[in-house]
Amino acid sequence: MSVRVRFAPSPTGYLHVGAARTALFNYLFAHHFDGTFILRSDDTDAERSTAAFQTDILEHMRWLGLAWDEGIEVGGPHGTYKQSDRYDRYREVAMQLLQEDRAYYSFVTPDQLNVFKQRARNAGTSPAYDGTLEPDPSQISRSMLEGGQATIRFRVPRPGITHFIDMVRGEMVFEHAQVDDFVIMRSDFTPTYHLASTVDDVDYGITHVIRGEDLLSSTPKHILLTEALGSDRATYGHLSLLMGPDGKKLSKRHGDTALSAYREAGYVPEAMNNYLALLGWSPGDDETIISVSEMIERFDGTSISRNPAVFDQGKLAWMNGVYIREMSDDDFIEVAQPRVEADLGRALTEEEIGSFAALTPLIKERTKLLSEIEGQARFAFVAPTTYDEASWSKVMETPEAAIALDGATAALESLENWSTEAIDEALRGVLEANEMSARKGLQPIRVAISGSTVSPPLFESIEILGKDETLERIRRARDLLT
RNA sequence: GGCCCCGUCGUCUAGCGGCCUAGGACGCUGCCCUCUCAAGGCAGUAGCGCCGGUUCAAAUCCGGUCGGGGCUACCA
Repeated sequence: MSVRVRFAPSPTGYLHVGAARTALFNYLFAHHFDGTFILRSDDTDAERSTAAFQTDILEHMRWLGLAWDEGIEVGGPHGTYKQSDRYDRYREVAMQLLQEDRAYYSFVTPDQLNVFKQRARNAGTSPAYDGTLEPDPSQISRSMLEGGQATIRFRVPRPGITHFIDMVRGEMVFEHAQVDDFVIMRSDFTPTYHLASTVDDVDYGITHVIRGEDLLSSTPKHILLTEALGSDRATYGHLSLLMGPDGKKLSKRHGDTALSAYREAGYVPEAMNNYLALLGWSPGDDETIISVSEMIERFDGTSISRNPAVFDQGKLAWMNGVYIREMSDDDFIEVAQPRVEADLGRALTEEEIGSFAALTPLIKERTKLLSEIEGQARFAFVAPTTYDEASWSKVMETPEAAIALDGATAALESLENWSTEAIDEALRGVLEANEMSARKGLQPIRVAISGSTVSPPLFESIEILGKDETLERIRRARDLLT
């Protein structure tokens, strides 16, 4: 039987890093076994589901490159892959379960349930609802059923035990005394997650359910339902949760969790996938940088870590830098140029495009986040109007500043061959003549042309800027010296 | 409270009874390289939560304990 896995986010929020990791693992697992990766929308929560979140999820799945073989928008043999389009099916299943007495109309009120649970808590026993608060079936009147207050609950067999082998955790045993008679249909006759998700997994022929650990305790419910439907259970695998630096479940208050935020901050999808893959999975050797295709080759569902992982932005950033440095210059320019143009508020001219190409290798290796590019490149297209304050006071308010600037002007003015090598030689000549260290003598020039003590390499930068512009910038800075 | 999961450097992890004086990566520190910043090279830093048990031998197996997390909705 071929592998069929699904990623089934509910559109009640944007795609976040934890969900993205779950999606990735499903994707890798499917591809490793030449199976099918399905994207489904578990949108049974009408209150909180929005089209905007749905769009965000699809957009960022695509951004990551996690293409799905079946599912939302791409279609397949099972309709739209949106649960909100399948309410008839869930109702049909619910009615069938009712008929078979595997489910029952429940009249317990939230208040009653609270009392029930609190009492169990006080008594130190299981708080799972076992149906004991329901009226005798003979006393259920038509008006009660039509009052719109009844939910439908699954009748969990008691006593009983559900036992399964979790892909990542091994043998799991749940006593039914710990499992609620859970609601499968709300009082408004809409299905709950447990029902819809399980029915879909059955109907879609899902073989492996790989999801977050938060659903681990719900698994007995899903297995019980599946078997009540007369179907074979899937294999389940529960991934540990992602944590914030404080060890708590990762959430907004830890900073960015939305994929969109990472995308906007200048992370590349390759780095995101690589980092996410290593959060809870190990390729087996000491490999750290690993491509998606290598992951597919090695990801067989084993070697998944059971312990929760802290999401470390620092390491992600490092990895992002690795991927950016590995980009070809052309690829880099493709993503970088639009950023630079947006920063400038105009398109680059032919000549400037040439300058930027020359600058590319210099800034590429200095970029961790794509969003840093424009700041690094700006000096090449617009002269500094202000100078970084700390930089200025550090190198311009020194006795060497004027000497260095004047020396540079003289040396560069007479320079015929405007090349990095020639500029290097000319400027070093100035240093020598004035017995200045490169550190002292070159920094004022750097600040004059870039506005800061931190910039791409000086000689290359000067070559790219051109003679006139360079001399002009040095002169302007020189005029500001007291 | 009940049930469940988890526990190796600060972080992600390798480790599946002897190969471990515990390996790699990020971070951090120092040095080298060097026109700044990066990148790179080298070196260093730091860990098996604790207590018992099994065994000739335990990070690895067992029990307990402590700590962290999840679930406990007509959310998913």
